[in-house]
Amino acid sequence: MSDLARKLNVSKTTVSFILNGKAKEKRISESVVEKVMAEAAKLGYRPNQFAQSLRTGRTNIIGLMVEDISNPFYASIAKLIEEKVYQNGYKIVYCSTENDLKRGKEFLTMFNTLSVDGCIIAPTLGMEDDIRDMIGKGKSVVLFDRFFGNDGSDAVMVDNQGGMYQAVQHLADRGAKNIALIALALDDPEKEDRIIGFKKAVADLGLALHVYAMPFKGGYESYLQDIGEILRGNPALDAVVFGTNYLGIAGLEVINQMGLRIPDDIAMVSFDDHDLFRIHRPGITVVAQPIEAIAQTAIDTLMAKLRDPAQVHHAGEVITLLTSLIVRAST
Amino acid sequence: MSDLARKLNVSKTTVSFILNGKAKEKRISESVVEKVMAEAAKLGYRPNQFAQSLRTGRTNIIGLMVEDISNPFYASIAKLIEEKVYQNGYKIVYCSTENDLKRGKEFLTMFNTLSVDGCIIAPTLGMEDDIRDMIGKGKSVVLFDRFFGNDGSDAVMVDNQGGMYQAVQHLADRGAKNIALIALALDDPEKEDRIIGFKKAVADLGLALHVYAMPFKGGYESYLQDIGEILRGNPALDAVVFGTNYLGIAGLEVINQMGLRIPDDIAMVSFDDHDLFRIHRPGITVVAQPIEAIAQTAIDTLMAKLRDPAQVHHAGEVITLLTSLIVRAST
DNA sequence: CTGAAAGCGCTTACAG
DNA sequence: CTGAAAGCGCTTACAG
Repeated sequence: MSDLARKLNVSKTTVSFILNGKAKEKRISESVVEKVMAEAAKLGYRPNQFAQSLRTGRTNIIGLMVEDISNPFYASIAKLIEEKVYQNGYKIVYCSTENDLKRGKEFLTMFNTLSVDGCIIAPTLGMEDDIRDMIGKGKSVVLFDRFFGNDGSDAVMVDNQGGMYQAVQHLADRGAKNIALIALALDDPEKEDRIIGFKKAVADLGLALHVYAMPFKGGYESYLQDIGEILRGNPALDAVVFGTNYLGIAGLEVINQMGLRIPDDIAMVSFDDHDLFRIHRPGITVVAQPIEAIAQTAIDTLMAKLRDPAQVHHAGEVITLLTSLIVRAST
Repeated sequence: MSDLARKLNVSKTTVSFILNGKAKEKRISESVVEKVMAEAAKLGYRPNQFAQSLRTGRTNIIGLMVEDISNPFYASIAKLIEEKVYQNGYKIVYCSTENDLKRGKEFLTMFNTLSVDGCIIAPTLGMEDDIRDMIGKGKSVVLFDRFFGNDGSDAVMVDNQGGMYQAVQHLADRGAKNIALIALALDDPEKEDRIIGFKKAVADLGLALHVYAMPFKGGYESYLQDIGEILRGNPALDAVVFGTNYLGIAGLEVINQMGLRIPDDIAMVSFDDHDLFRIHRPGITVVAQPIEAIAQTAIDTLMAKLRDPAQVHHAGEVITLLTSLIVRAST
């Protein structure tokens, strides 16, 4: 910038004003604006983002924290968010928590050190306080996938209870009597919406209750084994609902290995759509999350906060999107 | 840092030396080191990365550019790279090119503006010159998935020709006579290794040549349609090889829709493993890429360059990893 | 309408 | 063994 200013015999101030689109506001003459713009273009001038950030405190970086970037659900969201974020002139730094509080906290620290302007977070359990701190420090934060009650943070959620209810209802309509739920419970199972929705539906319909709450485990193999034990130990089950796509995938693999026929021996529904569920013969009925809408809503909410800092401390708004039941041959 | 220095009655210089682990080198007394470290910990001091970057020109940021972060192949690589990068104290900024040169170049500019220390790139066609420029400017760059001949850039590749050859050989061993290849050809098909490997194998085995080179298209739907036309138009085909996972997925969907039985009516192999291919009944034989090794090699190569700047301008080394044929019921 | 100057928070060559 | 000072490349309050 100094070079530019010197070459054109104007001050850095003037150059900076012009380059930042404040020429009008600062009432800089047309002729100066033109020659500065022309020379900047000619020299291919690019502002040093670190100097800018150092000076302004803003970084144009957004942090994205998901459970696992290699999970198609999160990968699809990340792709959509990436797209929209770049359109707004921001960059995105991401990380996978693996549902590990320690990792999650480390990344939060990284976000702070990096001075991200805002972040979109699928939080792990136990991050409540740290996230509240961030918001308190004026960071814009939008949660998705999981949130901590009405504690003031904005969140984009999905109607997990309703989606699960609908799945059970659907299975019951098809004649299922003994429907099992195999779902993740990081927290107290009583607090997991998908489990709550399942129990409510089963109670309303007067069916037997079969809930298997699984802790999060890194390994796919352990899911295979656990699900295998559940299914082998409960031959009376005539339908099973899986609470996440990877449980559904593991479940499908187990069912196939056991030689059970879907849906005759056992009907099946999984949360989250997936190529596998669509293409498998028989196709697997799923409770699909509105991925596009989740990404769009999260970005819109974040951008609104970024544009209007007054919003940062506003009471949190929780937007709940609806799931859709995609019925296929597995039910 | 100034606060720290003032409070302890030492200079910023001393604090900086100590915090950067140069206490020994600068022969700073034990007692000063201790009190500085203690106070820094107490205050929860975190250096401002932007000031550091502004001063040193280093950013500890690595750019990761892939074709599509929501493609499981790239998502898995991204996950592994993410992990290893954080272990080394770097952050990672990523983007998806969609095989679009314009997008790719924009992101390259972004990497430059962001002053990434290095990047790992699955390049699009036409980025050769820009990448050479980056290397020329002293950036550490490692390519993977695709590279541009021996032009001096380091690359981690997979033996695409060999993997494809093996797939054809395997199909021929199982009695296939009319094997089709449906593969992406961004470039001249004559330059695509997977196509070359296929042609070589077919020629060596004296089989008929059926190659369908497809341009990259955003839409899954268009692949469904194109593949449908190919398969319907060539009933004599008894086997088909798909050049990427998403072509394989689309192909499988088409084959199922057409009611063809695998492998009796048509045998099938796809490049890249995928949950779908493993769990589908029948399981789909694949040419699997060594994802873990690709990620590890790319990171190791990049970190070596980052640690030893002398390496940056060294003649490029191309590391070629082997694929593995995972035989399942589709062949 | 335009500019001189301070300062964001660091690192490091230089001096003692 | 330690410190004063320059400077990285910007932005912006202030002055004219």
